[in-house]
Amino acid sequence: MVSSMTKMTEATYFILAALLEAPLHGYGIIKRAGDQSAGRVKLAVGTLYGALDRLTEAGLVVLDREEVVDGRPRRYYRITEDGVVAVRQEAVRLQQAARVVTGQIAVMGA
Amino acid sequence: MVSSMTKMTEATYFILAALLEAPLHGYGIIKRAGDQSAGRVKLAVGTLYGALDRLTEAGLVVLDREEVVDGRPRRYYRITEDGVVAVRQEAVRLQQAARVVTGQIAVMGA
DNA sequence: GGACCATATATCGGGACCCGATATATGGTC
DNA sequence: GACCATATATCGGGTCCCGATATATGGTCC
Repeated sequence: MVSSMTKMTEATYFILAALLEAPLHGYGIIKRAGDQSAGRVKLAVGTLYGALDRLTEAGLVVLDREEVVDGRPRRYYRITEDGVVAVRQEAVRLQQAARVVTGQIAVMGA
Repeated sequence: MVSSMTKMTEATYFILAALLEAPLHGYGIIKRAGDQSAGRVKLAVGTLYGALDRLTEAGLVVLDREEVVDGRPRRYYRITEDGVVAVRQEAVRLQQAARVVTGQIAVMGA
């Protein structure tokens, strides 16, 4: 159980974000990431499956269930509690990074 | 003259952000990036000089001037207009990415 | 019937990039 | 003299992205 990923890549972030609402299978994650980013994020399949393996190993996602639809297998992944925490922390980091350039710093945490 | 970098790395982003106010030399960039991010970003020297070379080649920064202080050379880098545009675009992207998780989507552009 | 595309998973290899280690040099502190 | 901050530069290992490729099904189009 890897507690904290110091650095999260963009692909990893959007994969976790795509899973926040409900478990999805690989192809569904790619499409949802594209939708959520207004088409800006296009996850390559090579990126996705490698990242899913790493996320599973890190305990941020787990294999939810497997289905077979029309002979094609569907493997659904689910985000874990650790994954939710991680993706929210990353969202805060992204927002703070954006503010460095945007100008409204107004740090209130510490 | 590389018009648009589709993808900007975090190190690149903080280097450009550090140069927004005034030209700085390498070591100054490292310190300023650390300050601006409240100590979260620690640029390694190997990262810095490689990134500066790439940014220079891309036309986002230029060598401003060279000074010699106490026998130690100081090489100041300056952000270009293209660099300013690029880092501001990236800030918007980061903010939008953060909002995917934060929840307040409210997309207004298109 | 055949071409093509969307869906769906998986692997491989090239390339980009981060980053610690290492090297070199100066001046101040202990 | 040892050590540290300043300052630049390079090299090599490792991580990760991503296009190409492979395999398989079912629908659309001609």
